[in-house]
Amino acid sequence: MLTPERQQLILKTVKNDHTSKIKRLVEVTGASESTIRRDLDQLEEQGLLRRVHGGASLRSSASEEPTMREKVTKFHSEKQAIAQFAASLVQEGDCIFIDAGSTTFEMIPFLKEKNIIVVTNGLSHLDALNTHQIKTYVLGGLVKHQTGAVVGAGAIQNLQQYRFDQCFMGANGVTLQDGYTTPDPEEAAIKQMTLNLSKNRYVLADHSKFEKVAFMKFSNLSEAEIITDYNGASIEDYRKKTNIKVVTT
Amino acid sequence: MLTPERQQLILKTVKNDHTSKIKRLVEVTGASESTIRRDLDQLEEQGLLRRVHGGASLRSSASEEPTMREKVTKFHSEKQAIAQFAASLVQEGDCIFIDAGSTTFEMIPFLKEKNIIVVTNGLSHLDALNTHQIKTYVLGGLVKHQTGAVVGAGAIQNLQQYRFDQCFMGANGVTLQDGYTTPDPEEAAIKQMTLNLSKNRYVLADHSKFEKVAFMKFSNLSEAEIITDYNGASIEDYRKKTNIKVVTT
DNA sequence: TCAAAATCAATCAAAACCATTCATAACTGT
DNA sequence: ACAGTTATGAATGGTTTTGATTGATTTTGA
Repeated sequence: MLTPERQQLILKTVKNDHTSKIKRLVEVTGASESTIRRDLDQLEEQGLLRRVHGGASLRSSASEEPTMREKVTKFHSEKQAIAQFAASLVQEGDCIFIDAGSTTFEMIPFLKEKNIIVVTNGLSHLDALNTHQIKTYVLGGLVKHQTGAVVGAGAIQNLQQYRFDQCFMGANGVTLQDGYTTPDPEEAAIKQMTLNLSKNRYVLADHSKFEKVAFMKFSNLSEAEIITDYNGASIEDYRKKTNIKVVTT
Repeated sequence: MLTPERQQLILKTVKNDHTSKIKRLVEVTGASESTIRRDLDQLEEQGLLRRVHGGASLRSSASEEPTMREKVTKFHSEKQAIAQFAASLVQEGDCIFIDAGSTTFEMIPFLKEKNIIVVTNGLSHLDALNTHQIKTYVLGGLVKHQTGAVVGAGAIQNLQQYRFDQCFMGANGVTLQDGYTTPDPEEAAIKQMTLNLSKNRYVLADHSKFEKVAFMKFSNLSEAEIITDYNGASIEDYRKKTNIKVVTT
């Protein structure tokens, strides 16, 4: 396999996985570890991805939402633990909604081979859902290219056709006073509507989201249960408002 | 084999493979390694391809990489020519539908920076539409992972919200008797409905699709105009049924 | 915190690949 | 036919890429 072809394959794999280990890239390309490392060096130099210890991850571009950078690189293992617990709540035969966002994305590998139906507005989830053979419906509507989410009035309308056993939402801010918040008004509208259509409602939020407020509130705390790795002092105050599952990494 | 003929063959091979090893080009052309190297030097000087260690690859303008899909498609240059003409029909301000499929995919680069709205059921189109900054709506519905298309009853219903100035459809078979055909019944339903909602209707079909019949008919010949590179004897019979634009590569 | 495990950067020899040269073969125009 | 030009293929020695190894560094888990 020639160098550019191999590097393309690496890029594609990393995009699909959001973050790939060296070992996986070795398997995918058939090249040696040394070669992969050299490729990653070059690709990083070109600004096409970002190296992290153990592999490579997507490079967050300036146009992405401010928190996306930290999301991808910083709290990966925490998010995985959160996502794993969330996925364990999904029963055979369930119809669930998975919100766009990096924490919810991490759920997908843990849903492998479950006999469920997933509805999502996160376009970047689709490849992974495909890889894991999960029956998927995508929400229709305007594509917000920056975040890879589907939004807009059409999406809201489309959404109302569905009813969910469970929904798993992301949030950029969680506080006692303002509940769950997110920067984008259109995405907030989607989240709001989704909560209305779901029997069991979960918000996945790592510790960095607590005591932060983003622009748009999409729900009160009591409307959904929280899955988080946050275990600060104030967690007991939150428990008075809603159910909280604290996972440990 | 004459030099220009050989160089054309090299170009064609590289385009088809996306990247070719010297060894492969030696096999394909029957020339010696030295000759291939000299050809590659010249072709690179003309800017027609890019030399890489071990062979040659397409000249990618500053990482125009995103889809590996191009690599596997047959008749790539023919499809590009068809797509280029199709894209030239799109006017500023148009709302158009682009069908899932490899030929229609090729239209996207040619739509760059046009002020239009695109609706599509082809999930693999989305990345490219994003790259080229085109305002995009995605159809909602069941994701058919195999082909990366959105299908199903929900999609049909979702589709009816839209009206299109133009639609550009793919087809797996085109015959005088059975019109346009495609293997998948659900995709056929989408195509049918889309044609009903569009003012101007085009089917993009390379020469390999002619005189072939697939499982599901989705329209009569007269319902859409054809854009193709096919210029066989029977083309005149087709002209009696509908408008046909024959492009040359 | 420390020790074990995993990952990394640096190095080096082998393999693959490349540019150059040169002799031969095939064209070209006279 | 003949001299001059061009294209070709083989041989050469130099260069780049590659994969394994090593010891340093980072992460992980207790």
